[in-house]
Amino acid sequence: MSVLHEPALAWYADHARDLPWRRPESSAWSVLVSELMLQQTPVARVLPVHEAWLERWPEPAALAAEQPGAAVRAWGRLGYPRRALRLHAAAVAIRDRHGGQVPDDHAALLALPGVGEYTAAAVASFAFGRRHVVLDTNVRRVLARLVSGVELPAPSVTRAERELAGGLLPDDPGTAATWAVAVMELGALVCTARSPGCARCPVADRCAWRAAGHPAYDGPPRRAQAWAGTDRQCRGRLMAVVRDSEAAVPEHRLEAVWPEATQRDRALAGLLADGLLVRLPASDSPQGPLYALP
DNA sequence: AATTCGTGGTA
DNA sequence: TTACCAAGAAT
Repeated sequence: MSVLHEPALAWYADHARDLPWRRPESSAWSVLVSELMLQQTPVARVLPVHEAWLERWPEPAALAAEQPGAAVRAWGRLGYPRRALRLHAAAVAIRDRHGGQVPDDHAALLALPGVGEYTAAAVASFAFGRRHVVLDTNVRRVLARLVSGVELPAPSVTRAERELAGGLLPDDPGTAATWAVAVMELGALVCTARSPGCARCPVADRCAWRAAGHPAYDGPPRRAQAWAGTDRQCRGRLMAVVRDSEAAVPEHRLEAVWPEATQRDRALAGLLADGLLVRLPASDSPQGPLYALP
Protein backbone atom coordinates (compact mmCIF):
# COMPACT_ATOMS: atom_id res chain seq x y z
CA MET A 1 0.00 0.00 0.00
CA SER A 2 1.39 3.36 -1.02
CA VAL A 3 1.95 6.58 0.85
CA LEU A 4 -1.31 7.82 -0.63
CA HIS A 5 -3.52 4.79 -0.16
CA GLU A 6 -2.69 3.93 3.41
CA PRO A 7 -3.48 7.30 5.00
CA ALA A 8 -6.50 7.85 2.78
CA LEU A 9 -8.01 4.46 3.63
CA ALA A 10 -7.25 4.95 7.31
CA TRP A 11 -8.87 8.37 7.24
CA TYR A 12 -11.97 6.93 5.59
CA ALA A 13 -12.24 4.20 8.20
CA ASP A 14 -12.39 6.89 10.87
CA HIS A 15 -14.37 9.66 9.18
CA ALA A 16 -16.81 8.09 6.71
CA ARG A 17 -20.36 9.31 7.12
CA ASP A 18 -22.99 6.77 8.07
CA LEU A 19 -25.13 7.11 4.97
CA PRO A 20 -28.14 4.80 4.47
CA TRP A 21 -26.96 3.51 1.10
CA ARG A 22 -23.53 2.64 2.51
CA ARG A 23 -24.57 0.30 5.30
CA PRO A 24 -23.64 -3.39 4.98
CA GLU A 25 -27.30 -4.42 4.84
CA SER A 26 -28.27 -1.86 2.19
CA SER A 27 -29.28 -3.34 -1.15
CA ALA A 28 -27.92 -2.66 -4.62
CA TRP A 29 -31.29 -1.07 -5.33
CA SER A 30 -30.71 1.35 -2.47
CA VAL A 31 -27.32 2.22 -3.94
CA LEU A 32 -28.75 2.70 -7.42
CA VAL A 33 -31.54 4.94 -6.13
CA SER A 34 -29.05 7.01 -4.16
CA GLU A 35 -26.78 7.46 -7.17
CA LEU A 36 -29.58 8.70 -9.40
CA MET A 37 -30.72 11.11 -6.70
CA LEU A 38 -27.20 12.34 -5.99
CA GLN A 39 -26.54 13.37 -9.58
CA GLN A 40 -25.99 17.11 -9.16
CA THR A 41 -27.85 17.11 -5.85
CA PRO A 42 -26.35 17.46 -2.33
CA VAL A 43 -26.48 14.56 0.15
CA ALA A 44 -28.47 16.55 2.71
CA ARG A 45 -31.41 16.99 0.34
CA VAL A 46 -31.31 13.39 -0.87
CA LEU A 47 -31.43 11.75 2.57
CA PRO A 48 -35.15 12.16 3.41
CA VAL A 49 -36.34 11.43 -0.13
CA HIS A 50 -34.19 8.33 -0.40
CA GLU A 51 -35.52 7.00 2.89
CA ALA A 52 -39.15 7.48 1.87
CA TRP A 53 -38.44 6.02 -1.56
CA LEU A 54 -36.95 2.78 -0.20
CA GLU A 55 -39.76 2.51 2.32
CA ARG A 56 -42.38 2.75 -0.41
CA TRP A 57 -40.52 0.81 -3.10
CA PRO A 58 -38.13 -1.65 -1.37
CA GLU A 59 -37.23 -3.29 -4.66
CA PRO A 60 -37.24 -2.41 -8.36
CA ALA A 61 -40.38 -4.41 -9.18
CA ALA A 62 -42.41 -2.38 -6.70
CA LEU A 63 -41.53 0.86 -8.46
CA ALA A 64 -41.94 -0.73 -11.89
CA ALA A 65 -45.54 -1.57 -11.01
CA GLU A 66 -46.37 2.12 -10.52
CA GLN A 67 -47.20 4.77 -13.07
CA PRO A 68 -44.22 7.01 -13.93
CA GLY A 69 -46.02 9.97 -12.41
CA ALA A 70 -45.85 8.37 -8.98
CA ALA A 71 -42.07 8.52 -9.21
CA VAL A 72 -42.14 12.14 -10.37
CA ARG A 73 -44.38 13.10 -7.45
CA ALA A 74 -42.26 11.23 -4.91
CA TRP A 75 -39.17 12.90 -6.35
CA GLY A 76 -40.48 16.12 -4.85
CA ARG A 77 -38.15 19.07 -5.14
CA LEU A 78 -34.88 17.22 -5.74
CA GLY A 79 -34.62 18.90 -9.13
CA TYR A 80 -34.06 17.55 -12.64
CA PRO A 81 -37.29 15.51 -12.51
CA ARG A 82 -36.34 13.64 -15.66
CA ARG A 83 -34.17 11.60 -13.31
CA ALA A 84 -37.34 10.32 -11.63
CA LEU A 85 -38.66 9.21 -14.99
CA ARG A 86 -35.36 7.51 -15.78
CA LEU A 87 -35.27 5.76 -12.42
CA HIS A 88 -38.76 4.42 -13.05
CA ALA A 89 -37.71 3.28 -16.52
CA ALA A 90 -34.62 1.64 -15.01
CA ALA A 91 -36.85 -0.25 -12.58
CA VAL A 92 -38.97 -1.51 -15.48
CA ALA A 93 -35.85 -2.60 -17.35
CA ILE A 94 -34.51 -4.38 -14.27
CA ARG A 95 -37.80 -6.22 -13.85
CA ASP A 96 -38.10 -7.14 -17.54
CA ARG A 97 -34.50 -7.86 -18.46
CA HIS A 98 -32.78 -8.79 -15.20
CA GLY A 99 -35.33 -10.78 -13.26
CA GLY A 100 -35.91 -7.94 -10.83
CA GLN A 101 -32.29 -7.90 -9.64
CA VAL A 102 -30.02 -4.89 -10.14
CA PRO A 103 -27.32 -6.11 -12.57
CA ASP A 104 -23.83 -6.38 -11.14
CA ASP A 105 -21.72 -5.67 -14.20
CA HIS A 106 -20.76 -2.33 -15.64
CA ALA A 107 -22.07 -2.88 -19.18
CA ALA A 108 -25.52 -3.97 -18.04
CA LEU A 109 -25.73 -1.06 -15.62
CA LEU A 110 -24.64 1.39 -18.30
CA ALA A 111 -27.52 0.22 -20.49
CA LEU A 112 -30.08 1.30 -17.88
CA PRO A 113 -31.87 4.64 -18.34
CA GLY A 114 -30.25 7.44 -16.37
CA VAL A 115 -27.07 5.44 -15.79
CA GLY A 116 -23.94 6.89 -17.37
CA GLU A 117 -20.26 6.11 -17.01
CA TYR A 118 -19.97 7.43 -13.48
CA THR A 119 -23.14 5.84 -12.09
CA ALA A 120 -22.42 2.44 -13.64
CA ALA A 121 -18.95 2.43 -12.10
CA ALA A 122 -20.28 3.65 -8.75
CA VAL A 123 -22.98 0.98 -8.46
CA ALA A 124 -20.68 -1.82 -9.65
CA SER A 125 -18.06 -0.65 -7.17
CA PHE A 126 -20.10 0.30 -4.11
CA ALA A 127 -22.86 -2.30 -4.33
CA PHE A 128 -20.91 -5.22 -5.75
CA GLY A 129 -17.27 -4.58 -4.85
CA ARG A 130 -16.11 -4.51 -8.45
CA ARG A 131 -12.93 -2.76 -9.53
CA HIS A 132 -13.74 0.36 -11.57
CA VAL A 133 -12.49 3.89 -12.04
CA VAL A 134 -15.11 5.98 -10.25
CA LEU A 135 -14.65 9.51 -11.50
CA ASP A 136 -17.09 12.03 -10.08
CA THR A 137 -16.66 15.72 -9.33
CA ASN A 138 -15.13 14.98 -5.91
CA VAL A 139 -12.56 12.49 -7.16
CA ARG A 140 -11.66 14.73 -10.07
CA ARG A 141 -11.02 17.66 -7.75
CA VAL A 142 -8.95 15.62 -5.28
CA LEU A 143 -6.75 14.18 -8.02
CA ALA A 144 -6.41 17.56 -9.71
CA ARG A 145 -5.01 19.02 -6.52
CA LEU A 146 -3.17 16.07 -5.04
CA VAL A 147 -1.42 14.88 -8.19
CA SER A 148 -1.73 17.53 -10.89
CA GLY A 149 -1.19 20.49 -8.58
CA VAL A 150 -4.08 22.58 -9.88
CA GLU A 151 -7.07 23.91 -7.96
CA LEU A 152 -9.80 22.50 -10.19
CA PRO A 153 -10.09 19.92 -12.98
CA ALA A 154 -10.96 20.74 -16.58
CA PRO A 155 -14.63 21.41 -17.44
CA SER A 156 -15.08 17.88 -18.78
CA VAL A 157 -13.36 14.57 -18.06
CA THR A 158 -10.17 14.06 -20.04
CA ARG A 159 -8.43 10.87 -21.05
CA ALA A 160 -5.47 11.88 -18.92
CA GLU A 161 -7.68 12.08 -15.85
CA ARG A 162 -9.10 8.65 -16.48
CA GLU A 163 -5.62 7.17 -16.92
CA LEU A 164 -4.41 8.91 -13.79
CA ALA A 165 -7.30 7.54 -11.74
CA GLY A 166 -6.83 4.09 -13.25
CA GLY A 167 -3.16 4.08 -12.34
CA LEU A 168 -3.97 4.79 -8.70
CA LEU A 169 -6.62 2.08 -8.45
CA PRO A 170 -5.54 -0.79 -6.18
CA ASP A 171 -5.37 -4.24 -7.80
CA ASP A 172 -7.63 -6.00 -5.32
CA PRO A 173 -11.28 -5.32 -6.25
CA GLY A 174 -12.49 -4.89 -2.68
CA THR A 175 -9.67 -2.50 -1.83
CA ALA A 176 -10.28 -0.62 -5.09
CA ALA A 177 -13.95 -0.16 -4.17
CA THR A 178 -13.03 1.21 -0.75
CA TRP A 179 -10.38 3.45 -2.26
CA ALA A 180 -12.93 4.86 -4.68
CA VAL A 181 -15.43 5.77 -2.00
CA ALA A 182 -12.65 7.03 0.28
CA VAL A 183 -11.33 9.51 -2.28
CA MET A 184 -14.87 10.62 -3.01
CA GLU A 185 -15.54 11.16 0.69
CA LEU A 186 -12.28 13.05 1.06
CA GLY A 187 -13.39 15.43 -1.66
CA ALA A 188 -16.84 15.83 -0.14
CA LEU A 189 -15.69 16.48 3.44
CA VAL A 190 -12.14 17.87 3.31
CA CYS A 191 -10.91 18.77 -0.15
CA THR A 192 -13.98 20.83 -0.93
CA ALA A 193 -14.37 23.27 -3.80
CA ARG A 194 -14.71 26.45 -1.76
CA SER A 195 -12.60 26.04 1.37
CA PRO A 196 -10.30 23.01 1.41
CA GLY A 197 -9.46 21.80 4.92
CA CYS A 198 -5.80 21.02 4.36
CA ALA A 199 -5.23 20.98 8.12
CA ARG A 200 -7.54 17.98 8.33
CA CYS A 201 -6.30 16.25 5.19
CA PRO A 202 -4.60 12.86 5.61
CA VAL A 203 -2.51 13.32 2.45
CA ALA A 204 -1.75 17.04 2.72
CA ASP A 205 1.97 16.30 2.95
CA ARG A 206 1.77 14.69 -0.50
CA CYS A 207 -0.40 17.33 -2.15
CA ALA A 208 1.08 18.95 -5.25
CA TRP A 209 -1.34 21.87 -5.14
CA ARG A 210 -0.51 22.65 -1.53
CA ALA A 211 3.22 22.30 -2.21
CA ALA A 212 2.87 24.81 -5.04
CA GLY A 213 1.27 27.33 -2.68
CA HIS A 214 -2.38 26.84 -3.67
CA PRO A 215 -2.24 28.57 -7.06
CA ALA A 216 -5.63 29.83 -8.22
CA TYR A 217 -7.61 28.16 -10.99
CA ASP A 218 -6.13 29.02 -14.34
CA GLY A 219 -8.28 27.20 -16.85
CA PRO A 220 -11.05 28.16 -19.25
CA PRO A 221 -13.84 30.08 -17.44
CA ARG A 222 -16.89 28.01 -16.62
CA ARG A 223 -20.13 29.56 -17.70
CA ALA A 224 -22.36 30.45 -14.81
CA GLN A 225 -25.65 28.62 -14.58
CA ALA A 226 -28.19 31.25 -15.50
CA TRP A 227 -31.50 30.92 -13.74
CA ALA A 228 -33.85 33.88 -13.56
CA GLY A 229 -36.05 34.04 -16.60
CA THR A 230 -34.79 30.80 -18.13
CA ASP A 231 -36.82 27.94 -19.53
CA ARG A 232 -35.55 25.83 -16.65
CA GLN A 233 -37.09 28.18 -14.11
CA CYS A 234 -40.31 28.19 -16.11
CA ARG A 235 -40.39 24.40 -16.32
CA GLY A 236 -39.78 24.19 -12.59
CA ARG A 237 -42.74 26.44 -11.85
CA LEU A 238 -45.03 24.50 -14.13
CA MET A 239 -43.97 21.14 -12.72
CA ALA A 240 -44.44 22.39 -9.16
CA VAL A 241 -48.05 23.28 -9.86
CA VAL A 242 -48.91 19.85 -11.27
CA ARG A 243 -46.80 17.93 -8.78
CA ASP A 244 -48.43 19.64 -5.82
CA SER A 245 -51.95 19.08 -7.09
CA GLU A 246 -53.71 15.76 -6.62
CA ALA A 247 -56.15 16.53 -9.42
CA ALA A 248 -55.34 17.35 -13.04
CA VAL A 249 -54.63 21.06 -13.54
CA PRO A 250 -56.46 23.41 -15.93
CA GLU A 251 -54.34 25.68 -18.10
CA HIS A 252 -55.20 28.89 -16.24
CA ARG A 253 -53.33 27.65 -13.20
CA LEU A 254 -50.19 27.30 -15.30
CA GLU A 255 -50.70 30.76 -16.77
CA ALA A 256 -50.86 32.13 -13.25
CA VAL A 257 -47.30 31.07 -12.40
CA TRP A 258 -45.72 32.21 -15.70
CA PRO A 259 -47.60 34.99 -17.48
CA GLU A 260 -45.32 35.26 -20.52
CA ALA A 261 -47.12 33.07 -23.06
CA THR A 262 -44.40 32.35 -25.60
CA GLN A 263 -41.92 30.99 -23.11
CA ARG A 264 -44.61 29.19 -21.12
CA ASP A 265 -45.89 27.43 -24.22
CA ARG A 266 -42.37 26.43 -25.19
CA ALA A 267 -41.65 25.07 -21.73
CA LEU A 268 -44.95 23.23 -21.62
CA ALA A 269 -44.27 21.65 -25.00
CA GLY A 270 -40.90 20.56 -23.72
CA LEU A 271 -42.36 18.96 -20.62
CA LEU A 272 -44.90 17.09 -22.74
CA ALA A 273 -42.18 15.96 -25.13
CA ASP A 274 -40.05 14.79 -22.20
CA GLY A 275 -42.96 12.78 -20.84
CA LEU A 276 -42.98 14.68 -17.58
CA LEU A 277 -46.53 15.88 -18.20
CA VAL A 278 -49.51 14.61 -20.18
CA ARG A 279 -52.36 16.63 -21.66
CA LEU A 280 -55.84 15.26 -21.04
CA PRO A 281 -58.56 15.73 -23.69
CA ALA A 282 -60.33 19.08 -23.51
CA SER A 283 -63.68 17.34 -24.04
CA ASP A 284 -63.59 16.27 -20.40
CA SER A 285 -63.29 19.82 -19.10
CA PRO A 286 -65.22 23.03 -19.71
CA GLN A 287 -62.03 24.94 -18.85
CA GLY A 288 -60.05 23.49 -21.73
CA PRO A 289 -57.29 20.89 -21.57
CA LEU A 290 -56.02 19.57 -18.27
CA TYR A 291 -52.43 18.73 -17.39
CA ALA A 292 -51.29 15.86 -15.19
CA LEU A 293 -48.35 13.65 -14.34
CA PRO A 294 -47.93 10.61 -16.62
C1' DA B 1 -18.48 18.81 -28.13
C1' DA B 2 -21.39 22.11 -26.38
C1' DT B 3 -26.10 22.58 -24.29
C1' DT B 4 -29.77 21.58 -21.62
C1' DC B 5 -31.88 20.13 -17.58
C1' DG B 6 -34.04 22.06 -11.01
C1' DT B 7 -33.38 23.34 -6.60
C1' DG B 8 -31.66 25.30 -2.50
C1' DG B 9 -27.71 26.18 0.59
C1' DT B 10 -23.64 28.95 1.34
C1' DA B 11 -19.70 32.46 1.20
C1' DT C 1 -27.00 40.25 -3.15
C1' DT C 2 -24.92 37.68 -6.51
C1' DA C 3 -22.34 33.81 -7.80
C1' DC C 4 -20.98 29.41 -7.15
C1' DC C 5 -21.73 24.76 -6.22
C1' DA C 6 -23.81 19.91 -5.53
C1' DA C 7 -22.02 11.41 -6.14
C1' DG C 8 -24.09 13.64 -14.24
C1' DA C 9 -26.77 12.04 -18.27
C1' DA C 10 -28.54 12.61 -22.70
C1' DT C 11 -28.45 14.67 -27.01
